[in-house]
Amino acid sequence: MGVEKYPEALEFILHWGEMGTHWGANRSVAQVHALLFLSDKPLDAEAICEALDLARSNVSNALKDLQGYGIVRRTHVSGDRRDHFVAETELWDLFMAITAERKRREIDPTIAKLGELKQRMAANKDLPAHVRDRIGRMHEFMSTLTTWYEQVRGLKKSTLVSLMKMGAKVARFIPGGKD
Amino acid sequence: MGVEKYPEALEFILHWGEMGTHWGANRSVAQVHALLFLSDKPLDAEAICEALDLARSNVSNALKDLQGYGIVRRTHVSGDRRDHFVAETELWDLFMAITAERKRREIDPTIAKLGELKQRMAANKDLPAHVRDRIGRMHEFMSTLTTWYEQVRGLKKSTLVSLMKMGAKVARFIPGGKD
DNA sequence: CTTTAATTTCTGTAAAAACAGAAATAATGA
DNA sequence: TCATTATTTCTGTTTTTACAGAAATTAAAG
Repeated sequence: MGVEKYPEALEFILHWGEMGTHWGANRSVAQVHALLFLSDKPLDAEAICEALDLARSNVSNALKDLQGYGIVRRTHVSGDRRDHFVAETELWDLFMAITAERKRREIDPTIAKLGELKQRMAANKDLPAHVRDRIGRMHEFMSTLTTWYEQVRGLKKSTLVSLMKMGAKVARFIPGGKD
Repeated sequence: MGVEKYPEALEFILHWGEMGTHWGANRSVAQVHALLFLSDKPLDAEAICEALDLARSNVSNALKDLQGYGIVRRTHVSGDRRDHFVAETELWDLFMAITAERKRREIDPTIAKLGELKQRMAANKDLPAHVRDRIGRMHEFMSTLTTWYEQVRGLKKSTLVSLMKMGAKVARFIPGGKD
């Protein structure tokens, strides 16, 4: 029996599906993820179709998407020639994978474009200074943020967890940062 | 003359509009924001319509949206009875306003739902343990993250900037976190 | 190599979102 | 208060995205 038969599990799946549309995925992708996340065993595509009442092709695309995010992976079940799928259940890894992929899709292209515009603006003499300034500062700001992100992301999980637990207390280490 | 006449400014606006669709806004909203961001003077709705070739109603809704995010505000230009609008240009404040609003729209409802499910699952005895576990842990995880966010968000800007500049060096303050 | 099953890609349809224009409301000034 | 102008809300259309079903491809087993 699939987890989707339990009311709370189903409600989780449906909620996840709705929120998914606000998270840059579509309903089907998010529902498939939720189902796999709650399942304690690998599921094949056909089982997912039946559990969620989705077309086979739709599930196929959703699985491809989720694998693109790195939060679902194919696995093999012995004695079964079909592909099976499992979701990342370690929440920290899930979070890291999602942020990394969203940065790649949603931030990196903009930084690249702003860098390009900066180049071209340097040559264009009749461009108002404030336009050059604002685009330039936006580029710097986003670059700084992502540099910080890349650095922090490289820390080991236990360090990050400790930092999180400290919360605002990290400010103690900054001169004049005691608030 | 409006900034949208400069090729680099226009390209910025168009790019911002496209990316906006990946950032939870629609093209019009993001374009209006980009235009105001680059403008050095308040613009009225009609001027925005002409600059971006959008319908008046569309601009009206975009402005409402942007004010909802807290990144655009109405302002008054003396001798003109029309509303005028300006965008937040301080990038740090812009970033903070956007993250706060996205959290409110995209995270808080899910935490609330997970909390509710947790309650109900406690009573439901035939629910598989791993389902209860995973939903429960997801709730904890998201709560922990947002608590951390709320705390750090409360620090003053200068402290946050210092922390950002430190990057991975914050790990120095964590026992055994020197990587 | 051939047959069969599994998976993906393609194409048309359905659903959702964005948008324009019109109508209604609200605000300002005479 | 009335007339005028600005703004928002509503309604229908267009565009985009999601999705189902069919066709094509790929992979496995005999």
